[in-house]
Amino acid sequence: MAATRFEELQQASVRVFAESGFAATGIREIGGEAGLNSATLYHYVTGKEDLLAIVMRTCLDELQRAAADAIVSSPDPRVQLGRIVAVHVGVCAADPLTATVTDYEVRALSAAHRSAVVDLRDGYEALVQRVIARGVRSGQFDVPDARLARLALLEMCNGVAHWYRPDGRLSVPAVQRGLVEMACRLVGTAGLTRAELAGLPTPVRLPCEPPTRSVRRLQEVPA
Amino acid sequence: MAATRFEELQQASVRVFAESGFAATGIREIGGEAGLNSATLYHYVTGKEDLLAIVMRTCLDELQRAAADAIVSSPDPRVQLGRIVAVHVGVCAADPLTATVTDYEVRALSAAHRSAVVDLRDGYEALVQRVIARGVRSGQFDVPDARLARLALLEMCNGVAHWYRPDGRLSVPAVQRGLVEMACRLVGTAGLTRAELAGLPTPVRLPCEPPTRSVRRLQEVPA
Amino acid sequence: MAATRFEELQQASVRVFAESGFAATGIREIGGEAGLNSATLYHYVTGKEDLLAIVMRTCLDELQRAAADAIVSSPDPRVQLGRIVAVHVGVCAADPLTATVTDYEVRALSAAHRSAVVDLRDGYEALVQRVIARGVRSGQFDVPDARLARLALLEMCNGVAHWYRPDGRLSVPAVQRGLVEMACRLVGTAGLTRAELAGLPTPVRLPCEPPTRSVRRLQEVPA
Amino acid sequence: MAATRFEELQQASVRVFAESGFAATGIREIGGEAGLNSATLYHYVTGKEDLLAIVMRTCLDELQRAAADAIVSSPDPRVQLGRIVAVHVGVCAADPLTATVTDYEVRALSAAHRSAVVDLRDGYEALVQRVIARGVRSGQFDVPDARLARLALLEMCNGVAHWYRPDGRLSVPAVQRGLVEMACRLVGTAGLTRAELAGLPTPVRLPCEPPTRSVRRLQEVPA
DNA sequence: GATGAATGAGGATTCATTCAT
DNA sequence: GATGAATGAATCCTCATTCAT
Repeated sequence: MAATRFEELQQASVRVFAESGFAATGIREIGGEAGLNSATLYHYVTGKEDLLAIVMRTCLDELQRAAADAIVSSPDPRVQLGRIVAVHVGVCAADPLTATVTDYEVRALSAAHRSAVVDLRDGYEALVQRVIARGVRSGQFDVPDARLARLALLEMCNGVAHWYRPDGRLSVPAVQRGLVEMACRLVGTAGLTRAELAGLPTPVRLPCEPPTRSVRRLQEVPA
Repeated sequence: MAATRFEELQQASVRVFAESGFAATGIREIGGEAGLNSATLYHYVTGKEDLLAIVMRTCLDELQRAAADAIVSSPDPRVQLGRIVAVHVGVCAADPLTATVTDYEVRALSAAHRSAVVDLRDGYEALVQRVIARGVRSGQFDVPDARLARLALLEMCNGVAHWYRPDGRLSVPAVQRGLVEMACRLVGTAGLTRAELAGLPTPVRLPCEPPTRSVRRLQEVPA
Repeated sequence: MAATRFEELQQASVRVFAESGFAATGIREIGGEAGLNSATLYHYVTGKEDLLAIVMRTCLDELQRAAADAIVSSPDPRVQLGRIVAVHVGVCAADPLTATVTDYEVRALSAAHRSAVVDLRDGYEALVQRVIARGVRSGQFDVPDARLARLALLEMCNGVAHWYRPDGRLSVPAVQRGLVEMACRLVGTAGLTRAELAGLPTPVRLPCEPPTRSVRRLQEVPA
Repeated sequence: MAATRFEELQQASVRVFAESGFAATGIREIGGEAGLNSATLYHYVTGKEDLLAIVMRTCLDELQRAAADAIVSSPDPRVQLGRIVAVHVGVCAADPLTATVTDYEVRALSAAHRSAVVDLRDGYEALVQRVIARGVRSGQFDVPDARLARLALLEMCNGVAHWYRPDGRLSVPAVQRGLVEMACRLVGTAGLTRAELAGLPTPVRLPCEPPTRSVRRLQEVPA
């Protein structure tokens, strides 16, 4: 339950990368956030970029894995799309900082790491595209342009990571339900019933996602 | 018609900021892209951040101005929302690099510049929020959660800047129409007629938006 | 006559490399020795290794060029060997620090630079080997083992750089004459007459060789 | 017969120091070469420099001891010089890596260690100088300059360490005989007879000298 | 306007060494 | 004996910025 040193380091890096961006973040800030001397950091990781690559891989792997899992229960494109959206939003809401970093920092990766990450992301996008295409072919979906729909839909889902805060007004399930509904409207199909969404696992907090810092911390008394 | 030296500089900076991010971009790269020595650059601008601030101000001013203009012709929330989306998408599609930089690099600004930019952005978002609220009150819109709808809607619109390329498959008006339709579905209202969208000016290419580098360039014959 | 900034930098680097070795010398020490901020150094040179490569190239080029020049006047292996030794010793005595660095620091070069330098050095050694072989074939030289003779001879010549100091007991020509005589003895042939050594240019001080710092400096009064 | 752990460590350090130089070699590389964790190394030695000092002391002690032993059998300067050369070459050929490190890395030592090493080396050189001087005085030697002769002679002998490889073309005794002959020529005296060289012990491989890595290793069968 | 030269501050990373286990 | 973790100091190098020309 307690995070290992290595996980704490990942969480620290996600925190600072999400706040300031990869390029603007110094190795010393990462270390500081993790309570580690900047040199010690190199015992756990080969360099700054390694940290970023680990985080992005973790996030994209989870997204792909969870999405694949979510669509085995039904072949219906409407149900599949809704469940994919729920999963995607779940990851973005349960791991908003990780997802933000994953979304923003692809360009910071060196060629070698980048291509691996881009492949993962492209694979996921292709999956969504295929589901939409099947919905269109079956007549269940009604969209002006299938590609445009996919782009809009994914931006909407990714966007969750940019504004969702775990200690905010809405719970993760509430956001998931809201976005599933809107996604269905986007492609001109009926929203999912509670039963159709059933069985989706609660979105996991990834090991690299820093725990929400309780606001009360600020009220604690210093020495 | 030809861009001034100062505009070329802004365009160069937008190009490199969009590609590599503000923090990862050196002053020399900006200069190089603009055909200027890095020292010369300081004749036009007070520093690297100044360049960023100018770009962001230009973009947000245009967005707010154009959105305000777009809604004077009709008090109907449905029409207003559709026209705002058309304007927003227009800016993102006509100036994708500028809009991307504006969206991504707020955190790169120093406190002084940042608050000005954040105020502009918040003002715009509040405008959208009010239109949605009025549509809900009037019964024209049907949304599960008004704030959630605004967040999703704006992410969808902003997202256009991330993927739209002027030399791509879709024209700017096509993307505008597509997103207006999807936005209306999102808030559960009917799409706009051609007449209701009429009178919107063609989105301008901002002076800081670099011209699309024609692919034909590659085929031009060297000496 | 005055050394350019770039030459001063080379001289500074030769001075410190000769004293402490390439790996043990910091970029700041080089800069300090040249009266330059360590960052300024990068206006003249791409990096620390570049400085070393320039020095080594200069030295080996000069050695090869001067040796080739020295042997065109006579086809006699005895005369050729004597003149090569004179040239080699001349370079080592006129540029002792440069020659020392060139001799010691091959291993500090990266693969790319190293192979170029090794090729130059091997070419020179092959030239010497051929002259010896011709002397043996003609019966003028009498050596137990031709390769062994070359190795011993070249070590003896290179060694001059290790101990010769321009402000020492012996003049450059005196050292040249002494080593030519010993080299001839080594290969069992008669020493060269003054006429046979005539026409050799005075060894040049290479642009990278730092001028001898007058010993009197040490006696100057500090504050 | 098997080397102790401590000796293996010395050998490892000699191997890497000879290859990359003291300053360019990390403590971890030494450890790696010896199969030891870098921290474990500190159980055997007080630090990196200690390792270097031990090696140099070992080498210079052996050289001085063996040279002193070699000249007790005859007071004749010609015989003494020849036997000293044989001993010196023997050390350089039997322990080429150790001798190379000893020759190159004096400058890497801190003041305390350095003066001890320099004293040893100076003592040895003075011994050689005295023998030459006696040969000159007795009329057996004929040299243009006694100091120059010593310098050339010692460079030639030290040089053996730079090029001799135990698995090469020549045996240690062959190199010894060759260099003794050349040394005698250098000082203008007759070479030594077999009898005059008799009684010299076979040069020892010092405990710090790494064994030649058998080429056969490459042919060993993997699993 | 334009630029080559210059620099202090800071970048990521490696270093030899220590120490608790 | 042995080692993983830890660190302060130092490494080379790049940065945005200034200024004399």
